[in-house]
Order: sequence, then C-alpha cells, then structure tokens
Amino acid sequence: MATTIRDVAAKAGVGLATVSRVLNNSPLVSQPTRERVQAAIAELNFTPNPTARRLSLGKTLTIAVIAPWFTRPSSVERLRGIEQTLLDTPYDMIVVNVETVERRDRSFREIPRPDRADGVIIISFTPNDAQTKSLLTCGVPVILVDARHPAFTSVMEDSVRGGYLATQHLIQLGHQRIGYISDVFEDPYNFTSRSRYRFDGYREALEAAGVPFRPEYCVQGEHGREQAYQMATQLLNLPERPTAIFAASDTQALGVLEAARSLGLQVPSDLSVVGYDDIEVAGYLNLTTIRQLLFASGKRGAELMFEALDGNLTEPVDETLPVEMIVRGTTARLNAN
Amino acid sequence: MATTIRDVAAKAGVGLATVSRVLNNSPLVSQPTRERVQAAIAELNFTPNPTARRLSLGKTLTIAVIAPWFTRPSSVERLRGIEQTLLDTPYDMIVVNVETVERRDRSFREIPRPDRADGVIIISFTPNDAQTKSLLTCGVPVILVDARHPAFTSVMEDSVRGGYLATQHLIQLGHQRIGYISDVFEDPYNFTSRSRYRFDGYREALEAAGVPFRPEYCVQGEHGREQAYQMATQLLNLPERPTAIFAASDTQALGVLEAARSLGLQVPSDLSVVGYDDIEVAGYLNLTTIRQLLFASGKRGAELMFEALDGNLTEPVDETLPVEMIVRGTTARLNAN
DNA sequence: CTGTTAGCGCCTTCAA
DNA sequence: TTGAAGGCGCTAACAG
Repeated sequence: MATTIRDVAAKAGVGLATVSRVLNNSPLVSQPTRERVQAAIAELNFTPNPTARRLSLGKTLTIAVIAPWFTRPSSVERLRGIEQTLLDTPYDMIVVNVETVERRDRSFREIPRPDRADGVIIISFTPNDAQTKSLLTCGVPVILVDARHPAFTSVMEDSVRGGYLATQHLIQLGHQRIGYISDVFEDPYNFTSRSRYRFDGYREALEAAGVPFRPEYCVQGEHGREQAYQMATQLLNLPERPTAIFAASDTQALGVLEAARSLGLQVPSDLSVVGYDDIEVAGYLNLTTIRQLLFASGKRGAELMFEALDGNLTEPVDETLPVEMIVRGTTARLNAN
Repeated sequence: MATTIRDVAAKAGVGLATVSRVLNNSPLVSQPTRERVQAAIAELNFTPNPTARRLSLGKTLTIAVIAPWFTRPSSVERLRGIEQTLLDTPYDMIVVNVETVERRDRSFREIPRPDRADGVIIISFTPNDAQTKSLLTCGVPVILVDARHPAFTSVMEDSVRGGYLATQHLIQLGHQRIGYISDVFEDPYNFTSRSRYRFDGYREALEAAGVPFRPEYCVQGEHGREQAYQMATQLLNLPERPTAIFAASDTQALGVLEAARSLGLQVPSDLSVVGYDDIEVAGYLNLTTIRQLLFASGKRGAELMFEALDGNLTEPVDETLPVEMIVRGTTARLNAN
C-alpha cells in the first residue's frame, strides 16, 4: 500500500541511501542520479513517512503550544502567528488547550518531553517555581509568550507603556480625575500580572503630568463585566467622581459603560472611558482602547523557538512588543465646568 | 538520555515484550510480573516514545482537523468539542488552518494521507467533485462538520429549521412584511450554502402561516457588515418597507441595525431584527438570534471519527444537530398602525 | 505466561 | 559518488 523509499530506490535503480540523500538535499549525489531519483519520486507520488523520519532523526518535528486558547480570543491570534511561521517548515504544531488548573498542571507534566515535542511555547502563563524547575530540566526549549519569567526567553507586550498611553491620552484631553479599574494584581492561575504593569504606567503618566495620584480612584476586583460594573458604580458615586476611567481590559470597560448608562452619565461627554485589548466588541461599541500585537507575538515566539532549536539562544532573551493606542468614541475633551 | 522500554525490562528483570504487554494492558501477563514491571516504570518515570509506537503500529495516532478557525470564531468552539473528545485517548489533534483557496487545496492534498493522520475532520468546507474523489481514495476516513456531502459522514446544524424558527418568531409577533438578507447562495469557496437552507426555512415558515412570499424582500450580497448595511438600507427604503428583517448571520444583522439607526428607525419598535449564529457581540448588542450547538458538533464529529476508525461506519451517516432560538431585545410585537 | 526475533520507514555511518 | 548495514523505540508474531 504505502510506497516507501525502497520502492523509489528500486524504480530508480539505486540504493535506498541515495534516495534518502536526494530527499534531504545532500550534495553527495551526482546530477544524473539525482534526476533519476526525482523522476521516480514524482512518478510514484512518493512522500517520506514523517513518523519514520522522526524516529530516525530522534526529533519529533513538532512544536507544542500550551495556551488557554478557547477561553481567550487573543490566544487564537497569537496561535495564528505561530502557525504561519511554522507553515513552511517541516514542523507541525500541536495545540494543547488549558482551561483549568488541573489541565494546566497535566500539560506541564506531559507535554514538555523530548519525545513529544522539540520545543514548547507557553502562552499567557507564568510558571511558578516548581514548574520552572521541571521545565528547565525537561530537555526541550521553552518559550513564553504574553508572560515574563527570568528563567525563560519570552515575548510580551509593553504593558507599562500601554497603561501610560491610555492615561496620557486622558490627561491630554484635560482629565485630572482618572479612575483605574482592574482585576486583582496576583491571581491563583499564576498569570503574569499585566494589570499591575498597566497600573505602573498609569501612575507614571500621572506623575509625568503632575497629576496627583488618588488611591480612592483605583479599585480592583475579580475580572468580569459584572464586577467592573460594580466597581465603576462605586467610583462614579464618589463625592468627587472621576471624569474618566481607564479599565485594564475591554471586558471591564464594557461594565464601566453600563454603569455610566445606569447612572445617566453620557459617554464621552460626562465620562471618558478607555479599555485595553481591542477585542472584537470594542470596535462595535466604539471603545477607545489599547491594542497589542497579538499575531506578531506568536510569530516572534516561533522565530525565537527556531533560534533556540538551532542552538543560538544560550541565554534567555526578553522581547517587548509595542502597543498601540486606538482612539475611538468613548473619550473626549473634559467639559469645562 | 531517553529511557526506553529496554531499560525498564532490564530493571524489572524481564524481556522487552513483557514490558510492552504491560504497557498495552495485555492480559497475558501474570500479576506478579506486571507489578514488578509497573514498579520499574514508575521508578524510571518512563513513558513510551509515541513516535516509535506510531511507526510500529503503522498508525499516526493523530486526527487532523482542517478548518478556517482563525477567521471564524465558530470554528474554535467546534475544535474545542473535538479536542475534549480526544483528550483521554492516545490521539493527538493537529489543526490545519485554512484561510485561502490555495491553502485549502494544499491541505486537501497534503494532509489526508495515512502517514500524516489516521482520520481527517473537515470543518465548514464542502468538497467539490475533484476533491471528493481524492478524499475518498486517500486511505483515511474523512468526516465533515458544518457541511454536507452525500459521499461523507457529516454533522451539521438544522439550517432549515433555524430559518424556520427565526421567521416563525417574527410572524408570531405579528409581522407579515419580513425581509431576508443573506450572502449569495453559492460561493467560490464551495462552502455548503447555509444561507440557502435558512432561506428554505424562511419560506416554509411564511407558507405555513399563509404569509405571501415577496421576492423584493429578499436580497443577497457579499458577506459582511458593510454590505448588509447597504442591502438593509435598500429594503428599508422600499415604498412598503419590511417591519422585520431576518439576517442569515449576526454579522449581517449588525449591518441591519446600523442601517436602521441611520434611517432613524428604532429597533425593535419600528423594526425587528433577527440574526443567526449568536456570536459574542450578539449578547452585548442584545440581538435576537439563532444559536447552533457548536461544541456538540465538534464532539459528535470526533465521536463519529472513532466509530469510523473502529470500522463501524461502512456507510456515510448524516447527523443533524438542533438549533435554538435566542430571543433578546431586537424583536418585538408589531406596532398596530 | 514469557523471551526472542523480525520488522515499521527512514537516516547515517562505514566501506567500497 | 554510491550501496550495504545498523539502529531509532516499540509492537507483534512465534517459539518455548
């Protein structure tokens, strides 16, 4: 059934090794023989069996990606960047989904093994100490995308800059009373705390503009639209309410918009709102937000993986990707009062 | 470096075959030996090399999924259903993305080969004649999800029913002048024409209720929000404009909503709108729509694949999944005039 | 029940 | 330049 290298050899009247050489572009084949072999390959419509190649090479020709890709739309775009980079290489991509702590632990245990993948790209997780230890000794290179850890090469957006840009934008519009709503800085999933970095950028921007930082304008809570609604309501009921709110995610910004509506505040005339992520809904709702280079992060992660595979990555490298301010309709100049 | 079955055998003081038997739960091993082997396996933290297994078994232990998953959010949910079904099997899932005709053709050519995958699940594509021929002779079972073709086992939503439900809902609210906006029924990508089936349901519902069909209320155009905006504007400028519009996709429904707003029509008091798909934005925009069982379709597709792999699927089977009407805020009883 | 042996299809020395 | 032979790690007869 399956045609093998042996069939090709027979047809071309050469030894198997020669066929193998042709397949692998070895220079040790004379032009005439090469052509004869190539003709035989074409005629038999032969493709080398990947499994056999892998076993023989002692490589899996596979990159595993561990990602919360079903729950986070942003993961999909990153995966796309990886996929496109792998497309014209002999490497396959295996996507391991992670939605629960159990599955994450299981993946960390089962996937990063030399007989499963030649390299592992982890998206949006920061390994803890135990995981770090095991990942470092697993025998395959590990690269982090959308996370940061001193022990690993990583690619991550410039969250501080994102927080800075969002806040600066509001300040430039004349706002001084700027709220910040985010999820809690540390969470049980060990995610890198982006909202913390964004908060740093927020404070930097305030400071740079000489706007006093007011702790009562900063609230944290569980992530989600509902929770953000509550937090925003709280802020907007302050005696001296903020005139602008920067939410650390678009999802939370949606909650802010709803809170404003409930309180009869017009956006952006009464309240300016900035989100973060530029998820699909943001466009529909005309939300001003910060966009990061999702596709590029995956692409870059994959490129770094190939560097690692080639042995050109002896030290961990941290790459930072720029973010972009997307000004839409939920922010406006502060009304003179 | 890599510990093999041979190391285990040595440690347990048995032959390799015995280790293999234990690994594969063969009953031909005495309890004491089995335990000894298991102890050795545990001690060495041994895992059989998947590549070697595959080569030896002559199987890839891999299911390939060909899907437009980066461009269609719905694909992701279907993939999730497949992934979950494969999770506790020895099978890996390889996801092949397809965004262009070139890549689709390339995938159809390269992926469905016995040495690449044991089975192929194709999402949202209907093979044409040439493709059908090659898929049928490729040597691996092929299953269609979200598409239909007489030559293949398939899982698909009940589009006709979806169209029926949407239209019936509007009729029950008192509407008689109901528009239908969709993409063109046949497209160059060879997608199964869902909008055509939905149209059939639309007509059935009209007929069942004795509402006359008016061709001028049905327009087709390229898929997209913009295009739907144009089409809706056209319908709403008719001398006797529709009081309700059923769009064959949520994306198009968004265009309809915008058109209504531009014309100063209130939704739902002046115009009722029903979409299709229940994409994420639909919830935010409070859009009445039809939801299909995306996750279930993937799960079912994978289950059918296992049946095929077990040889229990001699004839193609067509499974139909129910759809669900999601009534939200964009539909209302027709104003008496 | 258990060990030995022969492949699975390919790559890679080692000789020729 | 080319061919023959061994081996990658595992499974599956085939003896014992």
